[in-house]
Amino acid sequence: MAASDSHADSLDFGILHELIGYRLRRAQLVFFNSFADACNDLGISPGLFGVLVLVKQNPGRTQTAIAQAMGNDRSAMVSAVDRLEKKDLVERRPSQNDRRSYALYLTANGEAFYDRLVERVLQHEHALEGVLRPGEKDLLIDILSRLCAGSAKG
Amino acid sequence: MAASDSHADSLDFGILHELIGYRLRRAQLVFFNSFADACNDLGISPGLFGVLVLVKQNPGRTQTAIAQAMGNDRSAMVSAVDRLEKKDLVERRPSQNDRRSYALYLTANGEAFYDRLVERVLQHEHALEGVLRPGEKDLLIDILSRLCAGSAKG
DNA sequence: TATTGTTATACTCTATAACTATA
DNA sequence: TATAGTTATAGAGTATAACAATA
Repeated sequence: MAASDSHADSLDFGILHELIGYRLRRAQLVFFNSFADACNDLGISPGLFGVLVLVKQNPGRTQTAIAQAMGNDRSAMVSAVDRLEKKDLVERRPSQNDRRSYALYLTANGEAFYDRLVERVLQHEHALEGVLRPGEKDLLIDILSRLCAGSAKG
Repeated sequence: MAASDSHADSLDFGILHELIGYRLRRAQLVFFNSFADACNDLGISPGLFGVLVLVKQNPGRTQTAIAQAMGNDRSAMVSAVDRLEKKDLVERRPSQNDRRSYALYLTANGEAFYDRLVERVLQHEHALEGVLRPGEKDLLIDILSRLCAGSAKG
């Protein structure tokens, strides 16, 4: 390759590198791809993992409640729960009070799977924490949570 | 609403709230939606903004070079540049050395538009920085850039 | 042989609107 | 009337594979 190749050297990112939005996007993409590498064989995406955790921690809630907690539309929950049901991880039980809705629970298989999955996710998380200095993780999470809370979304 | 409504109280997020990956995803979503609110009338998404900045800072580069800098496949650049060309912001000029490729430049209109756009984006950025304490922005960007650099992607 | 731009294609994620059965 | 789950649909965003022109 000659030095005159227009794609050989790195580009000037200008303002991009000083924008939180851009840095967030890149970092989130890194985490997303890394999560996929870590959990693809289990068939679990970050979104499905979120559903599993919320159902595990809040058994008996409706699809709509889970969707709201995740910040998604309830229509997006249908295929998510479908997939988790097909994998025998989550179960739709008829709600007792309200015959319109389902109560979501982990299956017995889902409970066991959950432990293995969390272990895998924590491994993945720790691997990426390697570049952080002591105390920076808590600070990072604190900052990110403030950025989320600061949005006038409701 | 009765206190027994299963969707009335907030859910337990368990491990999610301590996972950098989850916090990144939520924060990035907040920024994305906020960016859209700020720039929708200009017809510019975060992705298109990235292309504009890179072309502005690196005039004459090829689509492939821009795509690589953004971490995207070059096929994704086609419709992006198409849209920017339709808006008279970016121009494909035949490359002098290599007749396979185009050299990308901002149009005269694109240059003027760019200044207005950057002003808007900085406004949006400053609004979201409101929840940060002095020095936290630089630290946040430093941490995020380390998280990106730490990924074995190449 | 390898690369650029392109097209076709597909897959994920997500949102909206409308339907049904309930409430 | 309003709500829960569902369906159909559509729009981004992104990726792969293959092609023509060119290197």
